[in-house]
Amino acid sequence: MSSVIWWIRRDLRLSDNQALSAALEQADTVIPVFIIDPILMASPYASQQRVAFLFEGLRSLDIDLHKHRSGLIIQKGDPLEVLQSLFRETQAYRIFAEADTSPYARRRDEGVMHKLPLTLTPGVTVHSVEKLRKPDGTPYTVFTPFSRMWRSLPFPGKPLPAPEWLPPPPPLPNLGVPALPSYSNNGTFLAGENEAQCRLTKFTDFIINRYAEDRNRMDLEGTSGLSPYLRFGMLSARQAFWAAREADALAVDTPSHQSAQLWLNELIWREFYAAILYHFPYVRYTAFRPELRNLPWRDDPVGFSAWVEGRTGYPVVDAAMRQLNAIGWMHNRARMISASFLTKDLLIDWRQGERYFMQHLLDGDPAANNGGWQWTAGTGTDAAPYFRVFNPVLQGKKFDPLGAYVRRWVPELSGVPNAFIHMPVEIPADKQAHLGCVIGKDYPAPIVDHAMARQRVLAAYRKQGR
DNA sequence: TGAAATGTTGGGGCG
DNA sequence: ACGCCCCAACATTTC
Repeated sequence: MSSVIWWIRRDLRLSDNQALSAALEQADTVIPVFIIDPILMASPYASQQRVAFLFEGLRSLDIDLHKHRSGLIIQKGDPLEVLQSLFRETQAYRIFAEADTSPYARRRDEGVMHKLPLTLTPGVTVHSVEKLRKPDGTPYTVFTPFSRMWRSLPFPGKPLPAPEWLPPPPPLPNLGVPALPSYSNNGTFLAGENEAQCRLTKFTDFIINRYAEDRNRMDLEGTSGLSPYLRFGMLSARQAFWAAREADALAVDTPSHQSAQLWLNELIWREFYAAILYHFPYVRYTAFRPELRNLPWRDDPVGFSAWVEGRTGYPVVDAAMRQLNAIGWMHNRARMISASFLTKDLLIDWRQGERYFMQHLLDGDPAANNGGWQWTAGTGTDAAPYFRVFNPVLQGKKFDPLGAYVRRWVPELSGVPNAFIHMPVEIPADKQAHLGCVIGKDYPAPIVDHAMARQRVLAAYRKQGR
């Protein structure tokens, strides 16, 4: 009777799990193990909210495993040491895990592979970030050609069904899922594979039909909301791909066709940034573009706190940050606006914003988050040109035209009429009290003048750039 | 996956 | 009828 270890990291699902399936083919007994890694828990990028979401996901996975007569073994410690002692206790002869190409995971897995037989399977991305290169062998650094190549590749295999049955693991020391009483995201994102599948179905049946029109609307539920699930593999990239593909096939010659293609593009952006971090790991520390490594970032703890706490005086920015703080997620349009405000209006180093987002996003992923911040700051691969400065008032009018997003997250503005919702500072002084919004008392005046800040940041970038 | 500044056009008011 | 001005509305250029 042979046994192997299924080492779970960011693949918290039973369906379409290539590591699990490979393990089942190779052995009579599969031991599902999650190792709580103190190094990851203590990282400056760690997030209470995300850890809680992870633990919820583990609880859900454990329940699903029990339905299959199995169960999750949770241990804590250095992954190599834990795996070595598991090897001794179980006579397992091999470990199966889903490959994770982020820098820490690669180092960790190389260390394990050096001492123990570890087989890595694909799954975090649809296509291998190592293999997807330009014809001359160098990595892509521009999105459009990357996406063209990505789309031209043969389709991945269809998602694997969840196994019917799993052999019960032997009795082992098991911490169980740690309790996290402080956790709350208002129930917005329930963790687990089942929830991920429900959301995927809801998205491909309904939301995707208006995705092209609504995906940038912060006041609507116009996006898939799947990012936290993709982050922890409660949904595989391949499952998402085939869902997009099937929605597309049903939608030929309808507006939904373009929608499915646009959503697929977002999945490709995710893989693009995974590839960038894989090929250029230094982007974690510094700008991808060397000429923009010495921008005169301002040291402004007061401004940073105002940004973090959502009291910049720009309603859309404040709504965005309060949404993040409340539910651990932010609309993508809001991410761009709030990142643009921090880097371009406050001229604060994008790395400070990157870290804060990592500390709060349920979907916080080093590759995608870094890519997004460097894109906005204009320092990254294929980034927004430096002169592309978002005007938070115009962005609000365009993508929250009724102000519903602002009113939802900035309740002190709930009495402000539409005409002023994105610029409450312009409410005539004698009307402010009547509307329940006295500027400087109920809601702050803008902490920085956008027109001035725009000139300031353009001058700073121009000086560095060419 | 911008926004502002600048340039052009054309309709309407008016002397 | 005509020229002139104003200024939306739209296009182009610039940052």
